[in-house]
Amino acid sequence: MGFTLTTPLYYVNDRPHIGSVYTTLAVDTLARYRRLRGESVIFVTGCDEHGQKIQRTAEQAGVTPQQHCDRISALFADTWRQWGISHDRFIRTTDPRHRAIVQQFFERVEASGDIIEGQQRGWYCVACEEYKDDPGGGDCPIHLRPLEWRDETNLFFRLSRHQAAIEALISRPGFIRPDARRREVENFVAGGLRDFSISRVQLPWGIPVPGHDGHTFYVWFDALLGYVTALLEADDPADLSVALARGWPARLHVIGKDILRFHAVYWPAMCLSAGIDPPEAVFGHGFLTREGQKMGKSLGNTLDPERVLSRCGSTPLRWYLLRDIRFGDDGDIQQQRLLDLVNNDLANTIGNLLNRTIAMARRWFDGVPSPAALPDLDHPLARQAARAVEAVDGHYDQLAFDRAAADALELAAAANAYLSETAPWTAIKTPERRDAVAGDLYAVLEAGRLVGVLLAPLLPDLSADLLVQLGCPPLEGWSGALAWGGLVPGSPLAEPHPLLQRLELEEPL
RNA sequence: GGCUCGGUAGCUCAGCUGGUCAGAGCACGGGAUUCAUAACCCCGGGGUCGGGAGUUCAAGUCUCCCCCGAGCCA
Repeated sequence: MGFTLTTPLYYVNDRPHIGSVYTTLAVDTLARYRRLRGESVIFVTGCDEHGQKIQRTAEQAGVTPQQHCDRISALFADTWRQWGISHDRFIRTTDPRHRAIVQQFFERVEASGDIIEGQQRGWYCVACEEYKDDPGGGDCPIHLRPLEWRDETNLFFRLSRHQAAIEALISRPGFIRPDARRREVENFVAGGLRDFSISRVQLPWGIPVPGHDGHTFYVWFDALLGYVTALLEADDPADLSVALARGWPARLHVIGKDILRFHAVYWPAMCLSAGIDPPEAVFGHGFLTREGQKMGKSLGNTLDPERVLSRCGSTPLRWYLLRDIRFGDDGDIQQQRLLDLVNNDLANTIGNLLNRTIAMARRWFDGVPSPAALPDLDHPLARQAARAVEAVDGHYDQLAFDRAAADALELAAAANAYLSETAPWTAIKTPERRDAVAGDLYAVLEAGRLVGVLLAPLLPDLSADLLVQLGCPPLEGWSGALAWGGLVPGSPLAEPHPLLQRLELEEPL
């Protein structure tokens, strides 16, 4: 069975923003890690394209909803291509096969008696695509836009029938991460689950509900099913059972904390109702601010992914976001700190380590030195590396990208310190010490190689360059590459070039 | 209004069941060095641990109240 993991299917209301990039980079890192572990990953991303909000946005722009969706989802696809995201599927909820999947799914839910007709009355926020319980002043508290009164016959999903099952599910350790967010959901569920409306009338931009003329599915009902549709392979028929067999249940949905409830409560309940397994885990990560402030168009302080990419490149941003912010917590993007961390960690500590070591090995040994004993598992750096390898593996598994990064970095720092201690540039002047120098340089090169391997999921480009400079073949597996002694003594080393140029930014991004 | 997180050096954060717990990295200052991307290595300054009260022989570490930030539910 494959390892299915997902980003949210991004709503095509607007072009991609830095928050979507953040989520996607994190999932990309995890996907790369899982692949290196030898698992057959299905990394799903895509776009959610239905709903009244889209219809209105398109109208305002003077285009059809389909044209609007085509344009925005192309921007997303393009963004992921530019950032080197390794997704396997890019699903759009306007995909014709998706319509069939949603309808089949609905039929299962209806057959289980979980669909009833009801009257939906209340104040609705189009921007949220949600009913608000207590409108208070009359504006949506999130969007500060007027709420709209609705009084219409809708189909309801009988969520209330699944109270016990959902309670059991969310109490499962690891189902909702981080823990703090699990408590949030537990409190919500403990308050009693209410049935919710899953259809709209007079909303053409949606998937028609079979057997209920005039109804289209509420966006959220069809959106999450995109995770399932995405599992279909190119030649597969639009069949729910086929899709499910391709890789369901998802092992992990990674989402922003704002949509946790949909993923951790509504969606699993829908799955249970349809007789399919709920996803195995949901991880709600935090939000990004910039220099201490919320990012927003009104403040004019958004970070444009394209601009960031052209000024910095993906490696620095991946490093900064994933190494400095504990995944799950909110994080603040500070330009000075980004520069400091990237230059210190990547250019100085790791880049310079590689550069200086290769230069010495070339000069004195004409390539990778041949140590007297091989593999020397008792070498101090070998021991340090073994500790790093063990720790990093677990950290990736737990989505603790910051810890993985820190441990890899520590190994590089230890190698630098070891060079200072043993000062091969002095020792090499004494012929009797040449063997010792060979052993030490080999160990430092090997430590550098392992840093590259350990960072492969997090910084694929930098890692690949590092391994090329060491004359290593491209990574295929994880555990094999992490064994001490992978470098072949006597193999040639080409002239090194900086792994990462120091970043300098004159102006704000 | 109820609830959940968080508030520890300029910045990002570690500090489990109370007793070398006042720490790390970055930034900053000094030194050393020259293999290397003005890189690396060593040393140092700096914090009344959000505020107040309490429990205790002993409190970032427990209790209560308050303030601030993020969020969930009403």
